[in-house]
Amino acid sequence: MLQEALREINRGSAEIIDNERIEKLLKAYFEEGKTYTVKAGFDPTAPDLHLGHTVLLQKLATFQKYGGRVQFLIGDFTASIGDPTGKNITRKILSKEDIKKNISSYTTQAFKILDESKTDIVYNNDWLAPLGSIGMLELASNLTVARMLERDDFSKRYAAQTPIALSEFMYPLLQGYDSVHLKSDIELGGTDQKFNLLMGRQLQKAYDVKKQQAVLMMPILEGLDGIQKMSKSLNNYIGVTDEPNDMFGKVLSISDELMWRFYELLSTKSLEEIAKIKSAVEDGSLHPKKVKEDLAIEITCRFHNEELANNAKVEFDKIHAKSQIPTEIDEFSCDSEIWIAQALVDCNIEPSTSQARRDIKQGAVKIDQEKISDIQLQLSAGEYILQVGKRKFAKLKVN
RNA sequence: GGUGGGAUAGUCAAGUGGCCAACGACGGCAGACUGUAAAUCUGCUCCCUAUGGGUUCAGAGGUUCGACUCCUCUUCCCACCA
Repeated sequence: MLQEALREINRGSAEIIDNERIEKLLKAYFEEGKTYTVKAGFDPTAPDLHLGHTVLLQKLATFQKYGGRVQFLIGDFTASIGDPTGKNITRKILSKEDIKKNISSYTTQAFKILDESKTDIVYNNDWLAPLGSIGMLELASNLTVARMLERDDFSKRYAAQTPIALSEFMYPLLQGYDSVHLKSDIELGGTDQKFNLLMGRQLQKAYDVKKQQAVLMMPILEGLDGIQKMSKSLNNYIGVTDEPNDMFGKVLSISDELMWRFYELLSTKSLEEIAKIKSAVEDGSLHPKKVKEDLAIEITCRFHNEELANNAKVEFDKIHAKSQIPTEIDEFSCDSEIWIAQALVDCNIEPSTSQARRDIKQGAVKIDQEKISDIQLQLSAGEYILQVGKRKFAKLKVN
């Protein structure tokens, strides 16, 4: 039982620091029913969770299964100083209401995975704000500049001559102090967080908390391209609030190679099961497309439901395998005869008439499933299904 | 505070008076192909009813028939020195 739990906790993890402590905590749970705390921090600036975030959430849920109480930390204080990523972007300070709104959408998304009854939502503004400037300076005395510059992303940015704000140096300290205040037993984070996570251990020691948190790091999930990390700004993400059809399609679009990574980090199938599937694909008895479809359905199911997931599959086949039009299309109407390029822009499937012209020339535009080539075409009264490429559709009614 | 270097399209990055709507790379879009929105190959990639017109190279002025390119000031970034 204990071994099984430990194996499940280890699954997919990139690195664990102080594994013995985790074993001890679990043993105490299995033998005496003792619970412990698992901390993970979230930034309230990005309200849309994607699958990259859920890797961590799923790991937290695993701990909840085995006696862990999750400290779901909202970094509302740290967000207000956060890390300004390069360039001259002045960071906008989030208003209280914005943060609140973000958080509530955040948590409703997170509780699709986490057990709400075993989760404490905490805000670091509650203890960081009262810290004051003296407390802040005291905190800062725990770290030298040299050590800070050792940190990979700082040294890289320094070398690349991108600016680093002084306040960014405070970020790991504050995050570490959160662990001091919360007396966390374990902290979870991505591998990119290593420095900050270790800071928690160091500060817990410095502030004499009597324990040092164990650290479990999850790998960063690759995005749809399979190379860069999944992130919203790179637009290679699958959002947990994505429409079922999109979600299904996006999963199906990943490479066969990446699919196994997704299985390991996102599927709830056991490792044995996955190994079995993998060997079946290798010996040719199972088609990779089928395996990917199953994954797409599992994931779509998790964030929507079975019916919607199955519909998404049917819909996908309809559009791509049989190249038919989707069941639901956005409808638009206009009052008089309209030029085709303008119509495409008005229906939001082309960004400009210039782009529309180019696409028409390339044979990418279809009306009622028929390719068109006349740039000057006028649409007279009637109903049309407009299509650009394989994925952009609109229905237009001309009166 | 001083000295020097820099700011070019979504990103990186060429371009040192007309050949510049601006090389190239990445990204993005499309076409062909495919089990796929993958991979690969090909084309496109500022806007405008367009063999033409308009607006761009941090910002404001100036020199010039003509400026991304030269001059002045401003803003921001980087390095070295203090």
